[in-house]
Amino acid sequence: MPPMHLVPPQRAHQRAIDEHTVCDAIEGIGDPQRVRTWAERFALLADPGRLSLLLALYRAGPTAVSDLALATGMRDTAVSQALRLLRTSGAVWADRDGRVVRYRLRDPEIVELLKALSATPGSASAHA
Amino acid sequence: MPPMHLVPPQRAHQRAIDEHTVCDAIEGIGDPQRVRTWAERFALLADPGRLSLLLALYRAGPTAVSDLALATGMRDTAVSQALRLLRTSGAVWADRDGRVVRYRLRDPEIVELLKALSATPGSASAHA
DNA sequence: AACACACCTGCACACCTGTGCAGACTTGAA
DNA sequence: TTCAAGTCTGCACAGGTGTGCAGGTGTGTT
Repeated sequence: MPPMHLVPPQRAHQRAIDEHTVCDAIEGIGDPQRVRTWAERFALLADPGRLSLLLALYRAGPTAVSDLALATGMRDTAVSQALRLLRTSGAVWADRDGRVVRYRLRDPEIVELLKALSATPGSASAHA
Repeated sequence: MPPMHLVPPQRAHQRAIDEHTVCDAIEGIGDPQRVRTWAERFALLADPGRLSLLLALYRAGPTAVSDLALATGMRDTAVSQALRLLRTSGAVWADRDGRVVRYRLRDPEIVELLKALSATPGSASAHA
């Protein structure tokens, strides 16, 4: 049986314009911790550089830092910096192979987002 | 016939570690303008406050500012500020009804994202 | 050994962003 | 008109973020 989602006591003294709507809204928000987790995920995709890197990894699989810099046009230090953030956030994995480090996607939820995004008009999704 | 996605001339002098991977990566990135558009969309969802508001609107439909403040626990000025950003970004619509302003979702792409997010474990999606 | 390559880190800078406060505006009621 | 409710705006502050530069680490080559 689902919870009632009443207004928390500490702000129950405020009057609602539409009590039913407020209840639905609270249900829609759900667990605040989950909201924070997703907000952090979205924040990772909110930078054009990082989003380009993730799209590149989604399409090309494990890729070296220099190749990512070459594909995106970013400087290698910027790529490295972005990948460090993505790595500590759990979005990507790093595999060392000699003096080359190849990165690949890790978070399945992010993969799903990239998949949906790649199915969007404007993406170059067809193979030659 | 899809484009070749060769490395742009201005950085063609750099040698690639894996030429084929670089080519795939460039294909995966696609149109840079589209990447920027999506990054901006994700940026809107990257704040817990804004994400809560959008989830609330997705679930409850058109909702007044005060009710959103009540449901999220945010101050009304913070809600207003967030909604102003969402409005100028094209994510939500504002309908005036007397002295009440009801907001509702506008961008279909964002609606799709919220739909996918709501189908995720941890969300309170069942009706009583 | 010395060297070149691929990658990483620390630091400083400019920039952006979310927040609260105080106040103003619009609307409806008395 | 006077008042209150609902919402909006401007301002200033603290904190976070992306970027470039200079230099460092580790690895393979000669």
